[in-house]
Amino acid sequence: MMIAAFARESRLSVDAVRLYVRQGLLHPEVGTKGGSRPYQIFSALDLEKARIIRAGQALGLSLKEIGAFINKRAFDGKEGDVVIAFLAEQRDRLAGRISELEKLVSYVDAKIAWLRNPGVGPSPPYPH
Amino acid sequence: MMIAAFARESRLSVDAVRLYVRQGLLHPEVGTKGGSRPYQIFSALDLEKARIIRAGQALGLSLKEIGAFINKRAFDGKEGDVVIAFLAEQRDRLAGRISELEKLVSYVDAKIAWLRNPGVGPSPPYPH
DNA sequence: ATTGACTGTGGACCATGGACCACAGTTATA
DNA sequence: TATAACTGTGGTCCATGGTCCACAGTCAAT
Repeated sequence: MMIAAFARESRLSVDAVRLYVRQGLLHPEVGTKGGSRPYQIFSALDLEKARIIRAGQALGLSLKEIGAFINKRAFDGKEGDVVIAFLAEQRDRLAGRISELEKLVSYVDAKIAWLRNPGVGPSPPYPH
Repeated sequence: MMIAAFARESRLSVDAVRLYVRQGLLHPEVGTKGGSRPYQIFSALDLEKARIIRAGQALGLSLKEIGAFINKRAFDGKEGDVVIAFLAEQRDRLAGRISELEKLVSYVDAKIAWLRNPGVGPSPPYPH
């Protein structure tokens, strides 16, 4: 599919897609159409990568980091060990973030409880 | 405490602290020292806010959003209902993020398992 | 053949979240 | 009193992650 369709399906802007291509996060094929400036052809695999990109962003990774992740290419199953180690590391980072967020949720919950039950005890401290 | 001590204790840079003050995330008192450009005096409450700021950033909130959060001021316990609603909303956003991240962890785990057990079945799809 | 939609390239521009710098006033210490 | 260290202000600069625009080539439908 060409860039407009790809952007629509991945819910990215055409400009963003082009940026990702320039940054090496996506590697569309060079199609036959377009003459001197051949059109880029995106695949279903690129759609999956787009999902990864958005997930990574929600996670606070930079495009560079996401590119590193994507280009380790757990997608084709080659060079297993390196990829596995890399993924395991990312997994642990995610798990760490989750526990941070859970602390924050507990904090907000405590704050809410404290507000609902006026003036009982001190304002709950944010977990150090 | 003055800005350098505050920066040290909150593990922020002096520049970052000044930025947060300009953006309205921190509201140090105007001290008596400093003459025509009075020095800012930071409190223990500001230290707590600094922790909130860093948590919010790790979470991907913008300074503006963090400022809105901080300035709803669940900290002093005034205007309960509005604050509670606001906090509850933030709490839900956090919970949503957590579940996103959990999906991502599952995905990575599945990917790892798939890589370890070579070629068994298709590469796990990223959860739509 | 013309028109309109799509494409790539290149560049300008933007907001965010800072770092860094010069300058001048202030303070503390010696 | 001189000096170093700290302070605020105002400004520039930077990377990141885009948007937007003009331009020209290409394609598809009429």
